Amino acid sequence: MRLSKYFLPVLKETPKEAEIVSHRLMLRAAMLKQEASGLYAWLPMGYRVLRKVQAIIEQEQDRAGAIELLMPTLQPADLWRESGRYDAYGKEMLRVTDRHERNMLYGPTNEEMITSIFRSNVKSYKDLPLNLYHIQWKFRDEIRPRFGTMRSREFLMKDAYSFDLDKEASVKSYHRMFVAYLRTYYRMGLTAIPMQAETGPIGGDLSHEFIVLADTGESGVFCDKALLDQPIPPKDVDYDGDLTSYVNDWTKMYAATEDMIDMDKFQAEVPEDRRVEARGIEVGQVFYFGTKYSEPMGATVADANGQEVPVHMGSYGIGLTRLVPAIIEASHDDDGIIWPVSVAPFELALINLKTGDEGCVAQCDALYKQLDNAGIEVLYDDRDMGAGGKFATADLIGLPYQMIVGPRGLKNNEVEIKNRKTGERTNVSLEQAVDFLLERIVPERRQDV
RNA sequence: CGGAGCAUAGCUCAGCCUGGUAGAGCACUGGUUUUGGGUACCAGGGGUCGCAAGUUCGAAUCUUGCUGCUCCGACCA
Repeated sequence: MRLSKYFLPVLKETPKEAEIVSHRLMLRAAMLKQEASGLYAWLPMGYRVLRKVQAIIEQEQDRAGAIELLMPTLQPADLWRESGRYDAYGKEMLRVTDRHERNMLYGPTNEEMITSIFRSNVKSYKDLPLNLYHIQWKFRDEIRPRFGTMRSREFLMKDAYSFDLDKEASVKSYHRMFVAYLRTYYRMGLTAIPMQAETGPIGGDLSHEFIVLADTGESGVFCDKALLDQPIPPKDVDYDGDLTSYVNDWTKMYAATEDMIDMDKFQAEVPEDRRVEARGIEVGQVFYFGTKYSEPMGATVADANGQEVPVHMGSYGIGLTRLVPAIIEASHDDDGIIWPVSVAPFELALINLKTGDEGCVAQCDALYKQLDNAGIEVLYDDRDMGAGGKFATADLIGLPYQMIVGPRGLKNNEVEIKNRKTGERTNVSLEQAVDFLLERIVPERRQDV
């Protein structure tokens, strides 16, 4: 993509509404525009990141055996009356009336609807286990939205729902999602720690929150330092097999948020030098809630004896529009964002330092073509402006690598390649430049881990 | 929802106290500069001062109401 033809209205100064660093950087890097409190337009740069995050989630969900579908944003109130949540949910639920005076709502979540889809189509235990998920916009009319898309009213969420014959099978489904989540966050360059969670209004008795450690996190967390170095289940993990050992490895050590912390237990179980007290951002939550919805809503299957039994369910959420700022909170510096390659809007900034120089332009154009052919996602800064502004833009938007091309280097047949994260600069010959980048970028995509 | 604050150009802000023809920097347009970490200069365009009433000869400025946004608290993916 040529920057001169792209839409990237970066801001030199920080809009005053933005408080935390991810919100400031998302506005400055032209990822977002606020339309109202808690409502945001995703500008091209931000949308590219959102879609990359979505693609990783879909890949890992699919691998774990979940099947993607898409449910509507608006739902009929009657469905929610069946579960009793139409009245139980407070003003957080946005209620609307259609032209026929029917009560509708903008979905804050989809347990009821998925249950209705399940019950009208699945009748036999032979069709279980089943895990259906979708990635759809939700709305919760928060009293106080804040921190940009970290806590917005409209948000994009992946929610998966598992259906099983009994609790034992449902726990296996829970484990599949648990493992898929570990892999999902890892692929985005994050370390997310599962912590025992309250089950909240959704209900149930088995639940974990996945927390990303970040200085600017919204809640305090306590955990065993050893969790930070736990190995991630590999790409070829057998989702049909027993995943208990992976889950145990990740849950046997103490980890809790400030709402759930038992200080005495924390101090008893974790040696002093391994105690981590930090801030964290919740980026996902998994629940087992049994027959809470299947029973009142009549989602039953025939078991092996021909008896109608309510199915055991779990739900598994990941907030995509929260994950994007969470990644920024975990990865930035004073100059801007530092994207992990796997979610970067582009992998490389190709910077032409001298747009007035014919030789330099020709060389940049040629490199752009070569890089594109090599499958590297390039944002080519071909704008007619000073070098300082280009460097500042590249650092701000945080593409993982920069290829800096100017007459000075070209005299020696060289370009400079800068690693955004480490700041390391390397002069590389024109002939080797593409290979140099491929060697670094390809493994960092984390597509084969 | 309780408490606090803000609203003037695309962005950051000054002007308001003490009413008198609306400003700066950045951004934008045209030109000079060809600049390796937001280069310098010249010339321009752009705002019914959030909305509505009131006070006044006269309101960005004073008064009242409304709306929007932000922060702290309670709540939350």
